Amino acid sequence: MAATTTPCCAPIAREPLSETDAADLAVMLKAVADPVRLRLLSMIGSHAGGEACVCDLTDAFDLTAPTISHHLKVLRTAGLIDGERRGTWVYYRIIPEAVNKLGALFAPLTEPSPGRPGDLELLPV
Amino acid sequence: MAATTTPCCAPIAREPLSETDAADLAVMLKAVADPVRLRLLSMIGSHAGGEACVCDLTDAFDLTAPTISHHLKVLRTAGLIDGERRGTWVYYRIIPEAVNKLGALFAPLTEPSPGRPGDLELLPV
DNA sequence: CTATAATTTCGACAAGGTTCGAATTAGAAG
DNA sequence: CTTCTAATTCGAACCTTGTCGAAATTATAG
Repeated sequence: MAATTTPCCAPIAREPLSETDAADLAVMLKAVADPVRLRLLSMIGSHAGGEACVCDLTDAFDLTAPTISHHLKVLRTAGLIDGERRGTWVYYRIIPEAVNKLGALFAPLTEPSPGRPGDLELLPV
Repeated sequence: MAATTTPCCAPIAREPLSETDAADLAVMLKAVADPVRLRLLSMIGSHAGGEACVCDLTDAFDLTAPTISHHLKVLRTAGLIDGERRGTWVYYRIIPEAVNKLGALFAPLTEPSPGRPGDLELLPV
């Protein structure tokens, strides 16, 4: 699968993405480009122990269990989470490398100086 | 509008996203969750002068001009790029704050390196 | 003022995604 | 073995989206 540590791409504003890299990243981004999956990912990652049971996740939404299961599958297929069955329940946890990959893609090139509040540079040309 | 400087959300694995924040972020993520728009964004951001003409962008794809225009509109509506008409051509440039917002969302929180603790801190604001 | 070129808007269609209800698998408990 | 609960898979509606061709808009050139 080669999804663990892929130094895939430079920050998006540094050099043009190749067609294959763009297609690859789009798959992962499509997975997170949904309110439900975004919240699922957030709930899993911020849960105690770094993992969350499906039962907890399902209760937090006004959606049926099959729908939540579908969203979890999308996240898992995209390589963002991993699921493990322990007894009756299934626990999911985030795959940090995948999230880091997205973070690197949108890493700021012109970073606002730390310690200094609100100093967004833009414009002068 | 209020899309320029929104210090919206904590990293995705730190605390559960609210329903509104998730919906808001999903709009922006949907905009970049497409191979064409990903490449467009990358080409615009990495272009000399930080801006690119639509004519240059259109030639790089096997798509019609209306389709490229549609994708640019999606990116612009999501607050990721801004367009300006100078004479015959229209030039687009990235809105850095929007990209930074996504970068902050996927900022690494728990790195899988057990040896060195606490060496990656996230940015203030 | 007319012609030409660049870009966007409009209308339409095919493809894909979200959601549900019903059926299915897997493990635990009686 | 049977039954109950947790989670997934399946099949079908409904909505959204990517794409194109044609027409409209905007600005330069003659």
